[in-house]
Amino acid sequence: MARSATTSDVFNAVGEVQRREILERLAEKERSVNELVELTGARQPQVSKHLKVLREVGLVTVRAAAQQRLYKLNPQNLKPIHDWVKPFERMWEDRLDEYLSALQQGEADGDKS
Amino acid sequence: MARSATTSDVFNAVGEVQRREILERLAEKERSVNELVELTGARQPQVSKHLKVLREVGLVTVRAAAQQRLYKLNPQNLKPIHDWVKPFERMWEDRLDEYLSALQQGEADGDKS
DNA sequence: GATTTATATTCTTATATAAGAATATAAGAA
DNA sequence: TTCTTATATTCTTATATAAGAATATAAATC
Repeated sequence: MARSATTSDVFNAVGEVQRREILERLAEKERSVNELVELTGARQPQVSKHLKVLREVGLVTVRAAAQQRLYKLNPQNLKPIHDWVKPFERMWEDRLDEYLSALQQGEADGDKS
Repeated sequence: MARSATTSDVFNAVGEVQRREILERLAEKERSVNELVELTGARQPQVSKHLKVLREVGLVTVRAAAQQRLYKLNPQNLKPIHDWVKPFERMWEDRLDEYLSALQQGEADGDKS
């Protein structure tokens, strides 16, 4: 089998840097496709395709306003990522503590390096 | 062009569910490849390949112990993901607040629904 | 040295999909 | 209706890569 589908998984959906950019822009405010095209520098069809993926995993919602489609972030669906990575936070903080106390230890010993 | 490489990007590396599983197991303790094979139920070559990807993005380190290779989590490199998703946390919390106060509002109005 | 144990690599195949080009759809406006 | 504006879709192509099978490497033990 091949790679897993981005369309079925929030983790894969945000794996694409352009989609993360779009999400960042939508965090500021609701935006039309063309605004996103200008802000990201990507071409219109690509932006539409990325938005489709984001829609399918529930990270954005759309509403029509005349010819425009206004996209809005649906932040709730980022929670699984947050929840997954959050427990690891403790670990790099612990490592920082270890580093700092090792540093202190070194100073106490007169910095033998 | 095609899809971006998992091997060059932490976001893509954790996009694969089996790799997330491996990282979770390594969060508990340093483990050999075979331990990971048993714990994840994946086949040995697949686990080795996933570990290679995780090594290349710096999410794990290895040390040799006789024939075994002991893999250890390097949590620091998960920080970019945490840092990226963290600012969005505010947003779903805000929405929850909105929801709760809307609910309160509804109760105050006698629940018109 | 031969065998066993542990892990990595190579090769193949199927598939996902990002990007580009061209086109389609759809809603205003003239 | 025709034209313009805004967005979506379709089709093609190149490429990444996950999984499987087979094999290679390497260390330990007999």
